[in-house]
Amino acid sequence: MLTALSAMAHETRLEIVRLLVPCKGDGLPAGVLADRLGVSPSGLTFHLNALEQAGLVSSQRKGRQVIYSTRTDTLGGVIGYLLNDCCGRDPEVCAKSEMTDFVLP
Amino acid sequence: MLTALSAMAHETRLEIVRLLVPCKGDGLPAGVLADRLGVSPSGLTFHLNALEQAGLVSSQRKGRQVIYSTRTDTLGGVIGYLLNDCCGRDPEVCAKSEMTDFVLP
DNA sequence: TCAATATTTCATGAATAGGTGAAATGTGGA
DNA sequence: TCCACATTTCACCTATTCATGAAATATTGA
Repeated sequence: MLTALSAMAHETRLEIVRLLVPCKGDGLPAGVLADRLGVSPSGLTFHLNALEQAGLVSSQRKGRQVIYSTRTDTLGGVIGYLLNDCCGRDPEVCAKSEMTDFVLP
Repeated sequence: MLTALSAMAHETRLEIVRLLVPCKGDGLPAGVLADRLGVSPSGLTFHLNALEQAGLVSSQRKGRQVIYSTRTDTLGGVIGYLLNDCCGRDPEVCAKSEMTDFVLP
C-alpha cells in the first residue's frame, strides 16, 4: 500500500494518472504522455515503471506503441485504504473528502 | 497537495496518523507516540515536522509535553483531492474506495 | 534487409530523505 | 536555584530518488 502512495506522491506521476483516468480502458501511448507532460522518454519510463510496480497502471503493447491505462481497482483501493483503514471512516474526514473545493491550509 | 501526499507516503508517518485519528481533538503527546512507534525522539520530531508542515497534524504545548492531533479537514482534503480532482469521481474508482477488504495486487 | 519510429535500459551524477546520537531548549517541581 | 523530564535541534552519514543522455530493443513498412 505504501508503494502505491509513494508512487502517487510525485507531480509527474500524479499527472500521468490524471491524464489516464478519463481515458478509461483505452489508455494512452507512452509517447503521447511524454509529449503532454513535457518529459523525456526515459524519464517517463522511470515514472511509468513506478506506477506499474505499484499496480496503479498497466501496459499493453500495440504495434510499436505501448499503451498505458489506469487500474481503477488499485486507485480506488488506495483511496479506500486512506478512508477506511487509516482514518477509520472518521465522520469529519469523510465529510471533507466529499467536498470539491478544498484548498491546502 | 503534493506535500500532504508525500507526508503520508511513509510508514512511520502513516502510523502516526492512524494513532492520532481516533484520539480526535485530544491528541497524543510526542513521547507516547515515540513509545508506541518504537522510534527515537529525534526521529519522531523529524516525521512530526513533515506532517505538521503538510497541515496534517497540529501541535500544542501542555506543560512539558507537546500534544499532537490530526487536522481532519486536511486529511479529508487529501482524500477528496484524490477522489475528485485526480480521479474525476470516476464511478469505478469511487466504488472500489468504498470497499474495506482491498488487498494490493 | 534496411531504415524509421517508439520505447526501454543503462550509466552517471546531483539532490533529497531519513536514521543516529549528542547537545540544546523549554517546563515544572523540590 | 537546581534537577529531572519532554522535546527539538544539529551534525553526520547512508541510501534512495530522480533527471539526463547515449545506447539497446522491439516493431513496422519500404
